Amino acid sequence: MRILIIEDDRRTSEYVVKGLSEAGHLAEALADGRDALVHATHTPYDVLVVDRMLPGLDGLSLVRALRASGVQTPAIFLTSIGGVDDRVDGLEAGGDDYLVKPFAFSELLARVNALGRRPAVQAEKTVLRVADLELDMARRTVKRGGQKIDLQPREFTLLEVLMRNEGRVVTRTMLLERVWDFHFDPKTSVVETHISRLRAKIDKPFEVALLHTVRSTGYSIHAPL
Amino acid sequence: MRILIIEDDRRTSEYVVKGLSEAGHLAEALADGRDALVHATHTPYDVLVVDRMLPGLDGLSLVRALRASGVQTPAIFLTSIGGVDDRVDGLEAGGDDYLVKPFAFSELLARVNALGRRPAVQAEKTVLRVADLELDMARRTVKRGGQKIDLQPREFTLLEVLMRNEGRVVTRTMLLERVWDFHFDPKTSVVETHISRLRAKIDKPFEVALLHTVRSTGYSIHAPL
DNA sequence: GGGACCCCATGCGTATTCTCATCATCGAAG
DNA sequence: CTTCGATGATGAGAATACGCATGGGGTCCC
Repeated sequence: MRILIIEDDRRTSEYVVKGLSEAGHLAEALADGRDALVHATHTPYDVLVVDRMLPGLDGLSLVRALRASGVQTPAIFLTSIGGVDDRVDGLEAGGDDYLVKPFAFSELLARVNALGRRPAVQAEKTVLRVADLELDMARRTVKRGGQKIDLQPREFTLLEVLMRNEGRVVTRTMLLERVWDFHFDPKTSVVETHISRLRAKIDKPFEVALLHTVRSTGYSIHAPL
Repeated sequence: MRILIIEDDRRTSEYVVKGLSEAGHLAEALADGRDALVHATHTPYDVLVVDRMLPGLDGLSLVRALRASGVQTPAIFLTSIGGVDDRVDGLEAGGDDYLVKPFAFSELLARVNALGRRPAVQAEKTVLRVADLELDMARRTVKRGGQKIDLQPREFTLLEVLMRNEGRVVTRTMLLERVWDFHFDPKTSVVETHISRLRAKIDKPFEVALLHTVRSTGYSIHAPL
């Protein structure tokens, strides 16, 4: 299992990396919150172990930022801040578990394993679903109400990004970045064009629309109401 | 958060301004180093994003000059010069962070948020609340007492600015700047018009009003009492 | 060389915003 | 308490910006 430890205390992080490695996992450590944000976004880890107090970007904000950008990797907070409210904050920020220092390594291992197993659920999550629309990452297929729909690659990625952010508005800028890997505004209507084509396939032939435009901002996909 | 981008490549700067604005910040751009020196000295920005290669005055000298004159505004260098030594130069000149082009917008956003003294939390927090009125930035939705309310984009931004300043009076000038990006008085009643419309939606249908007029000054939103 | 796919330019229809004129309200002064 | 000037509210129409659809041409790959 691939695990990222974000912890600025060198001793702790080495200890944890060593322990997890011995248990057969692939563990890496980072000390800075901002670096971690980048890595965790671009690399498919199975579990994150996050210290709350970090240089660069604190752990809470880190996890919040990850969740906000659609990264669902399970995260365990590992910290000396252990009050009830702190736990609540941690979980509300999108953490999955909370372990207070000092901790027993065996307990950390157990929890990491437990969380890592969950991706079994997430691994099946190659299928994204919004209302009666489903997108199968593995098969690269899309269906709506059992009806198979053919999408072109761009359209597929576009839909994927939208579905991963169900309910949230995805701005044009975000789309350009995630779907096109453009880091500037092309000043043309690429996005609109593809949205239009996508719509024609996933919404037009059906009763209710799932893909909504949010004028002056972007688009959002979500079940009716 | 108030952010100044100093970048001579038009495309990049427009892109960054747009992205940051979408993320709820107040972003402005300048292309010339000398202009930037003047502005950054006289205006209280929260973060500066500085290209290294600039006409007028290069980025390194710009930041050095600012620091020399006592301006402590955090600065992120944004540039294609990315060697280790260059990073060191940047940080020694008084920069706080260093991002190499091409860059992912989401990373820039994360770093900008991290640098802004009020850490990421503010930008990542997607739900603003005042009494029973809530505004969800990510979903672009507004509810009062569980009741969904449809707002037009302008109205939405207007409400957002007001809610971010809960309890404080927001002057007309501030509204013109943050909502309309007007840096002068349009001599018309744009603000009043939109306040009126906003009121009709968020206050009129309910018992108590949250949005209050402060005569001859501006408006303020806050819970009753 | 042919096909699939993707990007761009264009024109159109409409949602949204602005302007302007009028009306209401407020507060100070008489 | 009334009046008057200043300030704010409101509604309707005009102006605008925005998003949508569509076809053509370019490019890449088979």
